[in-house]
Amino acid sequence: MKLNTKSRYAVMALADMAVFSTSKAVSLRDISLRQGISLLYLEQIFLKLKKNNIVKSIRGINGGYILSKSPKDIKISEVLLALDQKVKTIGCKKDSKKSCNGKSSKCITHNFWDELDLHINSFFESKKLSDLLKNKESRI
Amino acid sequence: MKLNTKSRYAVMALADMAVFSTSKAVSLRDISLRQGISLLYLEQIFLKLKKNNIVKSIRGINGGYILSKSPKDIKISEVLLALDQKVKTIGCKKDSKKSCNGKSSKCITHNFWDELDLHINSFFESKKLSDLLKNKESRI
DNA sequence: CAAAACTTGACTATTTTAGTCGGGTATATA
DNA sequence: TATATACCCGACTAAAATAGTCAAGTTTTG
Ligand code: FES
Ligand code: FES
Repeated sequence: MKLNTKSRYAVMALADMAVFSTSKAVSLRDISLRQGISLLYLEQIFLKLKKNNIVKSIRGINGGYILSKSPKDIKISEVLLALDQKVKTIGCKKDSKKSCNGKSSKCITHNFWDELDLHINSFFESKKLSDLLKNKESRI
Repeated sequence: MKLNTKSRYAVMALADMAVFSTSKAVSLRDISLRQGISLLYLEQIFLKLKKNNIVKSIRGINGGYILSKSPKDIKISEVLLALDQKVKTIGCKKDSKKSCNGKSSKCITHNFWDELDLHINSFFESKKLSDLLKNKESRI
């Protein structure tokens, strides 16, 4: 029951950007150094973030990435979606008629996992990148 | 972001038992047939459920397993715990001083994952085996 | 005693994960 | 205009986790 490292690093890198600079481009090299994430891995991650319009890139010397939107408008769910990190605790294919064990009707636990997925997804929907920045004290 | 099949099958098998018989022993063979789960795999799963006192075994012919408690007293969190399925979306070791990226202090996202873990675990804490049995209609 | 059913540890093929590598392209600035 | 910096992108791979299987039992009832 884990998120993959790509998703975790994506969130971490975006949080780093939000803390460090919302206006100037931030280079992956800097993020890599500050957060201790492999530069090569970050490149892979940011490619997806860019495709999903969460960041914009600026090429060339002094280039880097900037957030496409304000941190308070970036939902964590968007970020996870960009990394293909689906929350799918359910065993069966969502659309298919087949159940998770090959039978023809939905299994006895199907609705439960569905409910769980909803519960988790609503958490990610409700959280914004900006929520990560305010620390303990700001949470009432 | 998935549970492993062992956990899913464990919940499914227990739900099957709860539906089918709360008094008489249910053989794994029957569960296997009804739910379409490999018998050999079920054996492995029930060993753990037994060790964690969620089911009791009755050996010999006509033997099988019975639930140790009433379905409304079996929390899903117990079941997952029995299968070593921890909800740990966090990257670092919970107790260690090291952060997920090898730095000495907690990373910028640590509290967020912590909150997520709590959110998911409280779901599993709140749900009982009996909750799986009542279908759609019973949920207001 | 024989068959049904639980007990247990070890073993393995497959899949997923967590990256790395190589070879680009664009652009600011000296 | 050379060059260094930084993004771009697909392909590749070692290692770990997963999902099961297998073998060889033991216990109990009919
Ligand atoms: S989880 Fe959908 S049929 Fe079992
Ligand atoms: S998740 Fe705990 S330090 Fe990063």
